[in-house]
Amino acid sequence: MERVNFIAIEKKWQKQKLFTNLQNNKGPKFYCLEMFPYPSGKIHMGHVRNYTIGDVIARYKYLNDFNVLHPMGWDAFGLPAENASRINNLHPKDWTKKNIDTMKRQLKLLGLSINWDHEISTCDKSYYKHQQELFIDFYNNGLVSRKETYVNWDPVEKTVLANEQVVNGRGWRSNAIVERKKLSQWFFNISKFSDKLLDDLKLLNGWPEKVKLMQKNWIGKSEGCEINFKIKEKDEKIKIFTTRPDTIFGASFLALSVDHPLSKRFSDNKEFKQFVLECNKTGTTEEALAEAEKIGFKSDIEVEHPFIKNKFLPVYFSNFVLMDYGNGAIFGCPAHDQRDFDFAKKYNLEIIKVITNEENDDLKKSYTGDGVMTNSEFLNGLNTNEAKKKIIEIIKEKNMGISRTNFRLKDWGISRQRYWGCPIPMIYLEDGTLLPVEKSELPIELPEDVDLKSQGNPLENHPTWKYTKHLKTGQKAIRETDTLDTFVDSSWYFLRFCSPNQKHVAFDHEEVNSWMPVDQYIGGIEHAILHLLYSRFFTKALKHCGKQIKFSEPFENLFTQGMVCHETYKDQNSNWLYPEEVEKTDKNIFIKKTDKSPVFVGQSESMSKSKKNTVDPEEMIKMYGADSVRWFILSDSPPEKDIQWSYTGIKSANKFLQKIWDINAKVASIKNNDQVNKSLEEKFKININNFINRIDHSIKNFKFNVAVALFNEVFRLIKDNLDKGLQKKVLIQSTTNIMRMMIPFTPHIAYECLEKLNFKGNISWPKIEKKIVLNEVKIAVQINGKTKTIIEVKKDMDEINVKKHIIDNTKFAKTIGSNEIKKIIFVKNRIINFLI
RNA sequence: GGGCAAGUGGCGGAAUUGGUAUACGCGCUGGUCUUAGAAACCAGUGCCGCAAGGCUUAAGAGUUCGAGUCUCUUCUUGCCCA
Repeated sequence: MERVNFIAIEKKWQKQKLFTNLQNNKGPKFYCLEMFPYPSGKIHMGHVRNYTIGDVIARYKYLNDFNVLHPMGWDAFGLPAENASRINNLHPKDWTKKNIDTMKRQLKLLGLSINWDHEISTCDKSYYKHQQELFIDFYNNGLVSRKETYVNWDPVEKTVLANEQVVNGRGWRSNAIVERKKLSQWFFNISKFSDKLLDDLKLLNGWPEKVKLMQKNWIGKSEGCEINFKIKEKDEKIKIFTTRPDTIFGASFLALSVDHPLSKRFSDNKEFKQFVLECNKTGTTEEALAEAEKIGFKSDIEVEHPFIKNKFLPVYFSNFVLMDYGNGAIFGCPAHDQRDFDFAKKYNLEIIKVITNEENDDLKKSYTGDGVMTNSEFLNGLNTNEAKKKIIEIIKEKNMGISRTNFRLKDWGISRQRYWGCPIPMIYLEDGTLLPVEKSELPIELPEDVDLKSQGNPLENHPTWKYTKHLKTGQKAIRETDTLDTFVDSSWYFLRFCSPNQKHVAFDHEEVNSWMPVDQYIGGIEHAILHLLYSRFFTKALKHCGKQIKFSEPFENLFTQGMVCHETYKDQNSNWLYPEEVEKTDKNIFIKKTDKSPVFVGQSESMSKSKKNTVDPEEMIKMYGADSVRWFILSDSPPEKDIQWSYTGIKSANKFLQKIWDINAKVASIKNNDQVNKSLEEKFKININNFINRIDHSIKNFKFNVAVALFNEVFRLIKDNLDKGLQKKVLIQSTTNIMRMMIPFTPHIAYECLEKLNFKGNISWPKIEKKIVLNEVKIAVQINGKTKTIIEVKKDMDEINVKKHIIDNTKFAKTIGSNEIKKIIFVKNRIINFLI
């Protein structure tokens, strides 16, 4: 038996055009896109899974005569490059370039059908030049603003942290307690599109419901109203926003954000100042706000209750109301909101129940559900929804406020005080005027000589970079030293892929309109909200700026794949160990290879460098070949679920490929048969046809693990029929058909096998014929719905004949005994059910 | 606390959508070949039972001739939002 030389076969086929370009310029277009990687060093198994799934789709479509665009690029800006540069003394640019080279080489080893002519890298000035242009377009069209907001401030690093860089309220690197700090930041006005982003989710029929729901919750549309509360004995009003106007009769206080305009009155108050400092210690995330203790500062202001004469409510400043939600002011109804309840308990405020229900008779916590109104004068007896409608009507009628929609979605903060990102193309003149740079000056390039070792913003600290002149007037000016959030880079890369070498514009309209939208987008569920929402926003924003694009959603179909998991190992000193540092004894106990000490086996978790539970794809390719790795990663679990890396699994994948190689060789060298077994041959042909049908169906539905199981079965069928007297041409044709279907999964060995079978002509997908029912079918015989036996009868036999056939079956007659048959339920070619 | 998923052998998981539950793979057991091991190949493998047979899709009820699949209740796990 010949051992397959996987490496040689893979090398040979990776030189072919089929491994770098699936564009045939004839059939209907198909844009297959996987989320592009961050060049962190080497590829990991998560990449292998993502890109293998994409490759199956791309090749499947290509073999079905589609004109397939399957590009790849690099999400190459970002903080890790700066961190690595500090450790290795390597410039972020060089570090990134090195990683890209490595990962590109590794991706090629996998035999992916990527068209590298379309490669882009977001850190190339040829890419970010256009991004700066788009920024200016957005700016000129009112989609960019500069606002003061709170940021997570690391007092040790003296820098702004992203939410995910705050771990348990501390800076991820410095471990210092993160503070809230007000800074002027750049924003994209994504909230202008809140309604559109919500409504257009309806268009996304090819997206998982789960992802759409997550986006819907994130946008968080809530209907409510504004109510004006008159300040006691003054002609001033405080405007609040609420989604629960129905609970107005349960109001017992007003809570204002410390940034509310009214706070200025207390700017000289020492206690208030102390209180503001206290509030700023709380982080800015919703979670942090929810978990923080609710604290308040009681002002000397009181307001009139709008519907109850001579009732006055105290006004507090508090830490759980934010200026950017509603109007930075709410009314508190402790009986029906948990935060208000906590607050009322702490400050001994009135708790008035206005919705009846059994659960909160004792008022131990708030009740936030629906119910029937009580203690609410003219609202009494109405249910929550009716009460809401009625109170809003009355508020409008009496000019006390207006109905209003509020969104949870906030504008997108895009400023980063970092070096390794796209510079924001804005300048400040000496008189403070803010201007975009002239497009002719683009790109605004990053300086190469930069000090990354000091604290603070590297561009700000650069001795000369920020000093410039206004092109038109020659006035002195200072550059913006913030760079763009890397999510901006990934919000339009799929457009750039359509015309990656365009020098003058970000993208060629014709190319973009012919390839977009992406027909199949594939990536991790972790991007369900931000990246996908930002990309959707960009598409709409570009249209808003007058770009001639004909689609309003970028991704027609979305598939989110699961993670690759592996057990975790720790030694006696609680240090993480790599799988290759661990071995299993004959007694199935895990020990450390070096000193044979015991190893603690932890849960299987998503592969991550920090827990060392990783497997290096390149090592696996070297040992088993790329096809084996691809085959395993597709085989064990459905692609949307997590998969366990398994060493026995990869071995069995390798064994399977060796097996089909042997079967293929036998088919190729088979001698023609004089005595043909016609009936067996007919049955074989029908079976093969049905496998082709089912495999095609599985691939279409992303059930690659099922397709793998079917391939296992169908090759066994071929093997079992090698010496049964079938015609050579039938065996060759069947094997050829099945082998063509292997191409998307294991392209190298599949093409090699086809070559060995002397398969010439256009390699395309086999024709899908309807499933054919064999001449002999197995039907289940049931008594009272329980299956008793299975019989084989001629196809399409009718009820009477099936019954007759069964009566001849002694075993059955015995089972049925002397009971009377009351009724027979018969489904042709499937079941017969006797009711006795 | 709210919302959404999902619970099938020792394990990963199938079930063409209400019609033969446990496909396929791993593991395990036995065998062949080897001085031995590894590899490879062959056979067996849901549970109880010597067998006939009975029981099984988290638990319980319901609809149906027939339920892993549909409905309700409960429990458990995961994800998202708080």
